[in-house]
Amino acid sequence: MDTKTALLESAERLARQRGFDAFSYADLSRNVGIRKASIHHHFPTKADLAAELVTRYRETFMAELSAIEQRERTAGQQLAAYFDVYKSAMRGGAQVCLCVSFSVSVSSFAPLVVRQINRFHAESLAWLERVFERGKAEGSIALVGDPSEEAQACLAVAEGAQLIARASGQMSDFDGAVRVIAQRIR
Amino acid sequence: MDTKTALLESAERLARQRGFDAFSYADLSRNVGIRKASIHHHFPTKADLAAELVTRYRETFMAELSAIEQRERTAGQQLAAYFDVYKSAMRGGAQVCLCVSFSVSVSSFAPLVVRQINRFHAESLAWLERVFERGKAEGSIALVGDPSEEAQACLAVAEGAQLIARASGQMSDFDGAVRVIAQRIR
DNA sequence: CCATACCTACCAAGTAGTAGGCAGGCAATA
DNA sequence: TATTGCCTGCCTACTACTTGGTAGGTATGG
Repeated sequence: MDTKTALLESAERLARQRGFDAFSYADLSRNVGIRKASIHHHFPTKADLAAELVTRYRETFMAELSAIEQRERTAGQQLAAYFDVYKSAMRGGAQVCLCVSFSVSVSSFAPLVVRQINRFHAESLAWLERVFERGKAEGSIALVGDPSEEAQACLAVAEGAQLIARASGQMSDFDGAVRVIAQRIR
Repeated sequence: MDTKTALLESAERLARQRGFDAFSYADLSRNVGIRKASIHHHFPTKADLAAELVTRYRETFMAELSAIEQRERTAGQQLAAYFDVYKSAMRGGAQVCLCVSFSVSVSSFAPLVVRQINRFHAESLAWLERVFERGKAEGSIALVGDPSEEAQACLAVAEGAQLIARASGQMSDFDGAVRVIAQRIR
């Protein structure tokens, strides 16, 4: 892996574990094994790092959702896979979604970063809305009301469930919060 | 208001706006109008401040839920009031629940603080479970499945909805995420 | 030859926290 | 009543350390 990617990976893990304000270039330096000053060669300011982090995260995440859409047959299975993405990304309750972490400290970010977070939410909602629409049509998700509203609730549940599981460190809390929706998959 | 309370109020607002790691004793000093060093007289370390903050927050919040339980007649109206507490506490999308903010950076807190956060979640769940149980019995909330699972989903929705609304700065996003549940109130 | 990627050695500003002093209130005591 | 002494709450002045960031140099490979 090239150094820049290694820095991004390390920064993403730290941001998702502790929050963006709670890690420093010194931490990255230790993790990646280059001097602190050298990091500025790849990311001149920490704001630059934040921007690249959130953009990369959104792109990767949306690529995963696209892959799910092609891989899984029914909308119900797609929804189950959506929850699984978050679940495995949480590493057993040790971290949360980058956008969850960034949302809290949104006021310390540049507009560009905030826009990426909102775009993440918007694209997630659009994907989920499609899923609920198909799930309703084909019957692979039970009790579907308005797909748009279902999508909004589902995104909120997924993000909130992460917070609760992060606090307790127990993935069973994530499962518990998601169950009411997951049970509707046929 | 006495100085200690003023410090707690200011710290709570800053923590909920930016996160606990993103404000300093210097910020409190400016807001409250005493010297930075004097803050250590009230809170020897920032960890002490975190502990008092989260304890006070949990107690205040639970007192509000008790008040709702006594004030509102039906379980449905109690649930509506629950969402309203969060809504008005968000100050138009400028901040989130303290425990939402703290959950992200849980790894930088002492066990005592983490325990308070989990207790907040546990007590919220217990309260919500009672509400869904009564709502099911009296018919003031429609389509109630297992009250415990409903409660877990509802807490997750409330917390997740805050994150999304915080990122966009629009309270309509909170309303949108909560709607699927709120619509079930009869 | 020159760009890339790294280095050492800094810097100014900000971080939590400490040491020690001082003013005023309050309460026990002479 | 006057005096003593302690406690609370704040102050100035400081420390040790970390923060993001800069300046300028060097090695290496196309």
